[in-house]
Amino acid sequence: MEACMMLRRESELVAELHHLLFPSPTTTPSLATSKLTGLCDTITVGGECLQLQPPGLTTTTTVSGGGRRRGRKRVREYVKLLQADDQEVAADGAANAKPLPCGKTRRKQQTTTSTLVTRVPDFDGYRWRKYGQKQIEGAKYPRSYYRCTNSTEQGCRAKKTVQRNDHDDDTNGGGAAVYTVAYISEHTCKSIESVAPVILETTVVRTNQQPPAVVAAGSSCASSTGGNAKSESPATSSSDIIASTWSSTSSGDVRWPSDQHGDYWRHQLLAGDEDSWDTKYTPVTTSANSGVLIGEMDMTGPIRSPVQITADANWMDDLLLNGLIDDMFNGSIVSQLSGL
DNA sequence: GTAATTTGACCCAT
DNA sequence: ATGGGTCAAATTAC
Repeated sequence: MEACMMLRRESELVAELHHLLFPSPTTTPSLATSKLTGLCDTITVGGECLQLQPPGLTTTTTVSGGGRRRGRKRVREYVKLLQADDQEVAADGAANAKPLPCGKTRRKQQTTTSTLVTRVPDFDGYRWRKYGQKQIEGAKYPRSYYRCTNSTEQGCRAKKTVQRNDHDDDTNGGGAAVYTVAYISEHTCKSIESVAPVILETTVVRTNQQPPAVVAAGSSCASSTGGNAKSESPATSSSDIIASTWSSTSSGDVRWPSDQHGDYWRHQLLAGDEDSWDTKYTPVTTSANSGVLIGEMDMTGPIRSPVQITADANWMDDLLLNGLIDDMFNGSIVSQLSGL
């Protein structure tokens, strides 16, 4: 009975993670708030900071109201690329305005920024092209900038930044790096391939060693000044981790980051009741990594998503409908794949 | 040959 | 002046 409840809890979390990473265009702030309860510390919508308790996973979704300020050159490029947004972008350029406090005065051209902390920074199912890397002041490791590979062909606006956290788990003996991934804007592209992935492992760790990270309203609101990467700082300071590893249902179509194998972690349910559930990372091996556990992902290579999925990414719903999630959590799929 | 990555320079906001 | 984000030529990988 308890195990059943825990499995259901994890299914809910996976679904919520999916909603977080691939929000539907029709998602309303109120819906997002309700869907993410228990996942996020805070949600900033239109400049208002909502505190959610208790914090489960360190995932902060920010819907900024002001849009990102751009220079005249960038504005012109966007007029070309994003004809649908020409009026809003032109307004941006014409305004050339000073920053708006908490995005309270500008509401057009909303950008959605989702930040999560993960051990597997490339599990989101999209292909990304790296276009820059920057050493951030105070950060131990450089931040990498990626845009969707469909940005040129289809004008997809999705971007993400990946930065290895300073406080990685070296002290825990695991040696697994932890990355902060900030997703900026939503995908407007349509992925060519649509292979539904099978989730090998989905692990959620909630550490109890420190009180729930309370993100100051001021710092969260600051992200609304433009939805820039600075908004990820609250999540970076947390110890909560989301880690997921994806694979594909069709053998041979699995795309791992070049020269990398990713991390595999077998989830173990440790707690009894639904409110105090917890999981534990345990390294596992699969056919994908030939029995060699790579403790740390090489971030110098290209970031590619393990699988190609459609932009609307309804595969999770399919998985839920087909009961594959339960199989996944029972380890049957992992066992099957491991035996291949 | 094509695609992706690297990396110094540049732009812009603060 | 400084820091973050992006560009684009050069380089590398497939």
